[in-house]
Amino acid sequence: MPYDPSAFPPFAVTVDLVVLTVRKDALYALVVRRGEPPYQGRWALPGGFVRGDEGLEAAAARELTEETGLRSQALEDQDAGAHLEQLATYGAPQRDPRMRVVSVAYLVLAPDLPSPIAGGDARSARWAPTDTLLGAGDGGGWEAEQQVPLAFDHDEILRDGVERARSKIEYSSLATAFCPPEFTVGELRRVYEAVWGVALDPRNFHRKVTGTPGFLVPTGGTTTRQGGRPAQLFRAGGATLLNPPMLRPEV
Amino acid sequence: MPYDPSAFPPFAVTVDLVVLTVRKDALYALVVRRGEPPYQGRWALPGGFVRGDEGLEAAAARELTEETGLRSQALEDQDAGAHLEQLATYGAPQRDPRMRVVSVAYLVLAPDLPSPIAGGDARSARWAPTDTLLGAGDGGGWEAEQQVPLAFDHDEILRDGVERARSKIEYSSLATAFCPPEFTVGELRRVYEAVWGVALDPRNFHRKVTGTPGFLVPTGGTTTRQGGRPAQLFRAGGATLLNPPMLRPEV
DNA sequence: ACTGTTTATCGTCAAGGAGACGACTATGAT
DNA sequence: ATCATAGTCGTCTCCTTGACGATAAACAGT
Repeated sequence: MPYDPSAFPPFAVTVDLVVLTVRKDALYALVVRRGEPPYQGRWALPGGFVRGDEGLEAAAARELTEETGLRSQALEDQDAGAHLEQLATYGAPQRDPRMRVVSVAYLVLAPDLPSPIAGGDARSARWAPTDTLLGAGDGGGWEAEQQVPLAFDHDEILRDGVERARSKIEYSSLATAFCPPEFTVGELRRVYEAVWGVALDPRNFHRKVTGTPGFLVPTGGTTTRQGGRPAQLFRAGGATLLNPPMLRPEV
Repeated sequence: MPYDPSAFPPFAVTVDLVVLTVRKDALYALVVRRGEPPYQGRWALPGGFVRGDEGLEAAAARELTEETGLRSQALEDQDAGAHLEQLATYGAPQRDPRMRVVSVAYLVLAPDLPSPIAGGDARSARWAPTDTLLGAGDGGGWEAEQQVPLAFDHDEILRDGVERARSKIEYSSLATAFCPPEFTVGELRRVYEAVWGVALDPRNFHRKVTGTPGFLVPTGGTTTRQGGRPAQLFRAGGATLLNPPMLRPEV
């Protein structure tokens, strides 16, 4: 071992957040505008330094609350709590031109927030459709509204976060994290449709989710907030894994 | 933001490896004996510091080669290459008593190695069954051979790595990473049985894997190295995702 | 050479899940 | 009253899976 561990090089460690929500039948991500170099004026994922005495998930939860006012479900109880999980860690040597930074990315799935952003230092934060951010409109160029890549390697992180969300709602009950505490089968279906970008048969979807034990528990109430015939309201059940999983239609 | 980013606290960043292989119909992990405090004399996962100009995956691949002589498939070609992927990052404030260390764990799936350990500074490395390491023999106590927990939080990391392997072979073709370049259906089945710890029906398994397009490609050869009737040899096909997935039998 | 053992491979059958889609229900809007 | 919208229940067919019988091709021992 020709390397001296006592002379380990110092790193800065940050957390970056991929905060996703579903609104207007599309998947949106939270981005903030950078006020200083590098990438000044560009959009970036929210995030910040991990403090010296702070765990990684605690740092992510703190940043989440600072930026959105949301609390993560891990620490608080369910009430409007968002799902928070570690996504991956990014540490290419030159990803930040100022210094060596390793960033631990976290994925947050949140219900559509009443107030756009309720947080503290979120003066220049906004929700943006992930399609637009990632330039997935057509094969090559960016969307009509001039779209520049996110700062740093945040495009890659966002892509990974979206991909994680897409695959995870297949085999877990996580889609309910995008819904308010009480929701209808139709609202849950629109979550799947927005995240996957496909249309699902309402009848088969209804049969599937109501037939999976532990996925949904009826609250007894109904609502007509989506129009049409009143729909039963449900809460998320105790089950976290869906077996058998929801099947994502072929491309 | 009452926190001064310019005064970010310095972290040490390491990589730790969960190297798994299947031998003797069981899942084994690579562990090394620590030669110095803390946890002197205890078994630990192999790993080391990330160098100042080195990417995270590059550091993991370097440690892997140093410890086992294996090369990761990401960098080299297939030949005896092992699968390497990022697992998760662990950064509890007190996980290393000496200083603040954030460790990026990587998962390696390797075929059974001819030579136990071929690496460099691996004087005190060995393969150990994951069951024994994690004390999963009975409900509470440790195995007969006195078994102490791994150093640091490596028990948790190993548990997460095993869990990742167990779930990932369900929906991906990763089980082939445990096999030599050419293998039989029966050998692949024994991988699944060892990783999941269950018995699978040979006939249904054969139908499933040979019926999934792109999973296996016949090489034309046969072998009797497992005894019995000669079995067809296969290589891993191009498919990485299994759709529909392999179903893990209920508990 | 024959027999038993082991592993591989093919085939059959019934049960259950999923896609396609018809039909009916209960609201609000015009 | 009529229409549009959403929700809910059923039916039918196809495919996958689990259980398991049967055959094939090697080796070991007698």
